[in-house]
Amino acid sequence: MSEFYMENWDLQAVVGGSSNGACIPDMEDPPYSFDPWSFQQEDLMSFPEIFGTNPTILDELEELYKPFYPELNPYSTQTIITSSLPVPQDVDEQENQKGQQSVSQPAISGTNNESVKPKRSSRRNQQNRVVQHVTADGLSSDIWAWRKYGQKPIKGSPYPRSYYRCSSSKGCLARKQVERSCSDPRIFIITYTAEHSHGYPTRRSALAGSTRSKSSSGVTKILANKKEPHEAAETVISPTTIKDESVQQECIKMEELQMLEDGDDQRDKILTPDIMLSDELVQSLENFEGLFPDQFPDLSHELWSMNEFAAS
DNA sequence: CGCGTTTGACCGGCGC
DNA sequence: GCGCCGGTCAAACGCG
Repeated sequence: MSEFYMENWDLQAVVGGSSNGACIPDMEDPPYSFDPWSFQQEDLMSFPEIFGTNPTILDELEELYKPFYPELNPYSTQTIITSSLPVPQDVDEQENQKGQQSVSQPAISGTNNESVKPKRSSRRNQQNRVVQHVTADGLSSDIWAWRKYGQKPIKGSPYPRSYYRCSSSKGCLARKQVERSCSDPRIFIITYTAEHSHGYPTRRSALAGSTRSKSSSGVTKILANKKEPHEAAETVISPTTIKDESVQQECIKMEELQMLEDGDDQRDKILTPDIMLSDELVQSLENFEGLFPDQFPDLSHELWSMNEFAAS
């Protein structure tokens, strides 16, 4: 389940006629926002100069992001693309629920966000805000590692809002807020602000010290056991096992409550296999990254880091 | 020891 | 100027 909402952006201009919300905009239209989670093979075909017509690469890309395809995985989320335009300061939940809501992944930034920001970012800094409405299942499809740094009760809502920052990189300004919809407690409202200033998190960096189970519930055990067989892998980038475990905890609590109510056990449905990146695929991603510098992280740096680790 | 969460305090924007 | 509110800090603590 996903809903759609977009700030300061012409929906049609971005999404175009894509059937599933895949977002590869016309390259003539800045800011070239692109969502790597929702493209399809036919989208990639539009860029033969980058990906060629190598079916292997296209298949690998499809496989890589299959868990995030809304129509293939009902628990994945749709996409949103943020513009560089300023957004209204107070886009609150009421506005978000007006009907044209969207689901999204955070925009991936380039690597040159060197602007110095004050310690306490104000609401003025909340440009590029991406609002996502997902179910508990949708919460799990987040490749980034987040660290919770605050929680506040929100006026008008019985549920508190949790604040997360990216824990993959020290200087990363990416933020994430998670709260439950007061109108429908099954819905989680995720708001992404700022952008990641680094590449995809590797397994080791993202999971270091972050895999604690606070609950002995079956859900937690399943999630924990799922990644153990891959712990020794050095060059695996998994968008699914490096998901946001902080939010997962909330998701788990939510699911446990839900299961008590209706006995609907969908736990295993959010589990997806690890994915290996081939050298060829990585090269293609690097090429693609060059075309959409604001949206793709420096994947080559990630590979360098992993190779360094393996060599040591 | 390092990384995580929790939680009260603090800060700054905003409306009146 | 004041108070409300949302966002962040940072100390304390938990866990492996």
